[in-house]
Amino acid sequence: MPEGHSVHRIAAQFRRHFVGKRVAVTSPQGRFGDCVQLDGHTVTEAYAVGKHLFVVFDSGDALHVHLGIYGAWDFAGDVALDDTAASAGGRMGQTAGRGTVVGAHEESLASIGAPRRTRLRMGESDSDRDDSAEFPPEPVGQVRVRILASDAVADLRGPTVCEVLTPNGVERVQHELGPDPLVDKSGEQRFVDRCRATGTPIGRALMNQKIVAGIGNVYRAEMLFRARLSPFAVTKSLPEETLRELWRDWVKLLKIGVTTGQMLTMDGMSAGQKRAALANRDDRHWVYRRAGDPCRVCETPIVMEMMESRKLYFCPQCQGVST
DNA sequence: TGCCCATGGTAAT
DNA sequence: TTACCCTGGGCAG
Repeated sequence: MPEGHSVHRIAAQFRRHFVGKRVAVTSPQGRFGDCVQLDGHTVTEAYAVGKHLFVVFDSGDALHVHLGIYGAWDFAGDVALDDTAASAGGRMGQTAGRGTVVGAHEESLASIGAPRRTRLRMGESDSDRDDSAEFPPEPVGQVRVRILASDAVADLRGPTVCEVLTPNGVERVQHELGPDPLVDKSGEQRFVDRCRATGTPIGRALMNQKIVAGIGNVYRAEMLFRARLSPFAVTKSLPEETLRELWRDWVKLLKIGVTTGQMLTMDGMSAGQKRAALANRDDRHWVYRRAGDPCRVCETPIVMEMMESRKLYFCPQCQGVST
């Protein structure tokens, strides 16, 4: 599933292409009847907190979406490319045409969420455009909600949460969430305080959205390796500076993720190592999904263990875990 | 073609 | 702690 960086990118797409516009909100799948409360209203704001997306309308109500593990947004329309992402280099600037495969762990500007084939397109060059395509395109698959403006459309599939919230409801959801670096200026202190208040292993704490919002299974494993920290170290016992360094690393990784649309975590590698890793999208992390493979630093086999029903990857040698 | 798996979270037990 | 939600890519046969 998209971790926090993806949801910030989705929010940016909404800000760029839907804010200030009156939209039709429908549920082609028919499973989101409450969409009528938003239909015909104007989008005034869109933002992310952790993995939660909020699209606010002029009625005061907001669409609240959590993609869960399956969800994804597809965007289409005759609109300009997202300059930030398009100019970020790497693979993000590529067009994702009809039928083009968007590989696992990557995002296109047209489809953000669970890895899947893009069906729609947004902002491609004229030479690359399929002129036979009509706007808006017919919904494909199980579209929970469609948001349609005059020149852009967003389709949502497979979310865990898709609901209409009043301003009080929005506040209630956000109150339950830990700090998000792109939302909370004082996030570092809140993160440290919440860690120190709990006696759980840091491997659990990083996945707890009440302690820090937006980190998922990939960033969790990678951040702990980067910090050479045992996932089993109890947060309470960790030096405050270690927690602060973890937060600062999350800030750094999140910004990279939002800019590039990829979970790039190997900025500590040599240029050669990085090139080789990026060439193979299945081999671009320090430890995530590398169980049994040699650690890139010490060649000890990477270990996978289940932690709260999620796969946890670590290097026992580098991270000081006795197995 | 059919099964397995996945970057999550919640409700039930 | 387990079951379930829900979608689609990857892969074995």
